[in-house]
Amino acid sequence: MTMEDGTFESLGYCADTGVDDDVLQWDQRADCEVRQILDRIADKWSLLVIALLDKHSLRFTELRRAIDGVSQRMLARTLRHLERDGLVSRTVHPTVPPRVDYALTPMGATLHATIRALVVWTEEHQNAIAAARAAYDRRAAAEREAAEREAAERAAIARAALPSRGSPALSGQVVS
Amino acid sequence: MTMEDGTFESLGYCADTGVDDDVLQWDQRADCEVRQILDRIADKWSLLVIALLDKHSLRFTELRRAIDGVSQRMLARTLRHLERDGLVSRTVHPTVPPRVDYALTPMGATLHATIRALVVWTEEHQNAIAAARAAYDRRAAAEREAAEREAAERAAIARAALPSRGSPALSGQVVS
DNA sequence: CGGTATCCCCTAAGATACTG
DNA sequence: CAGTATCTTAGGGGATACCG
Repeated sequence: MTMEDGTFESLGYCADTGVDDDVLQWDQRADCEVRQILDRIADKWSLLVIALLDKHSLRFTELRRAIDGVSQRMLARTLRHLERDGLVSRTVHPTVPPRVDYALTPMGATLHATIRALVVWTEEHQNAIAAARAAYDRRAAAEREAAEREAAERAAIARAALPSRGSPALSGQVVS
Repeated sequence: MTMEDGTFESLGYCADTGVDDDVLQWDQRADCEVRQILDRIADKWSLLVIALLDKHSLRFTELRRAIDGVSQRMLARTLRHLERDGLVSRTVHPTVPPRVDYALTPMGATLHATIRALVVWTEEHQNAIAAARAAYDRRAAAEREAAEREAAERAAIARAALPSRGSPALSGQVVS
C-alpha cells in the first residue's frame, strides 16, 4: 500500500475566504493550497520537466537523458505528480517496445509562462544576489576574525594577571 | 563551526551562456543558479516572510507570532538566508530590550511582485488542479479495483484447477 | 528579546534490483 | 523501454537548553 502520497491528510482544506487582497490573507491561503501547489511546482525536477515539455512532447527516457542527474525514481514520481495535477498528459502507445509520451496540458502551458517570469527574475538578479552573498560573507568573516582577536587578547590579559604557577588549588584552569 | 551552510560547494558556477532563448539552455542554467535561488525562495517559510514584510517591517517575534508554526530555529535560519541574499535587511536597535527590525530590500520587493504572479496563477487554477487530482484518483482507484477483481478471479481458477491437496512437491504454487 | 548550539527524528531522494 | 519495490542515507526541521 504505502502509496507514498501524503497531500491528503496534510493541512486540512481551508475554505477560500473570498477575494480578499490583504496580505495576511495571502499567507493564510498560502498555508492551505498555494503552499502545497507551489512546493510541487518549484520542486527540484518539476520545473525542468515543464521547461523541456514546453517545446514538444517527450518520452520517459528522453526526459531522463535530457535532465541528467535525475534518478528513474524521481522522474517517475515527478511525472506522476504533474499528471495527477493535470499539468502534463501521459499517452501510452501499445507498441512492442512500449512507448510513453509526456506533454504539457493547456494548463501546464500557462504555468510555464508564469514560471518563466520567475526564472527571468532570477536571471536578472542573480548577479545582485551573488554580490549580496559575497558582501555578507565578507562581513561575517571580518566579524568572526575580530571576535577571535578579541578573545586572544582577553586570554593574554588573563595569562598575565594570573600568578606564574598554574591552578590555585581548585577550579579555574585555562578559563574559556 | 558546522555553519550549516552548503551553497558553496554545490553545483560549481556555470558561466552565463549569453542571452540564449533555447529551452535546453534554460534548464541548463536552472541547474546552476536559478534552481538554487528558486529553492530558497520557494522553501517552506521564505514566501511567508516575504509576504509579511511586504506590508511593513517587523521584528523577530512579530514574525514568529504572525507565521504560527515556524520554530525559532527555522525563522532565524530563513531570515539569515534572506539577509545573505540581499532580499531582507536586518537593523539592530541597541536598546535595553534589544530590538531587531526586518524589512524587504528593494530587490526583495521586486521579488515579491514576481512571486505574487505565481501565487495568483495558483489561486486561479487551484480548482482545476483539485478537479484533476480527484479525477486522477478516481481513475487510479478504479484501476486498482479492477486489478484486484482480476487477481481474485485468477486465484479462484487456480484453486479450481488444483487437486484438493496442496503443493505438488516442488515449484509452482499459485503462479504469478 | 533575539538569537545560537545541541540533540534527535523523520522524510525526501539516491542507488539498486526486479517486472511487464 | 518504462516503470515499481526495497534499502539506505543526508539533511530538513522540531524541541530543548543555553547566551548576550
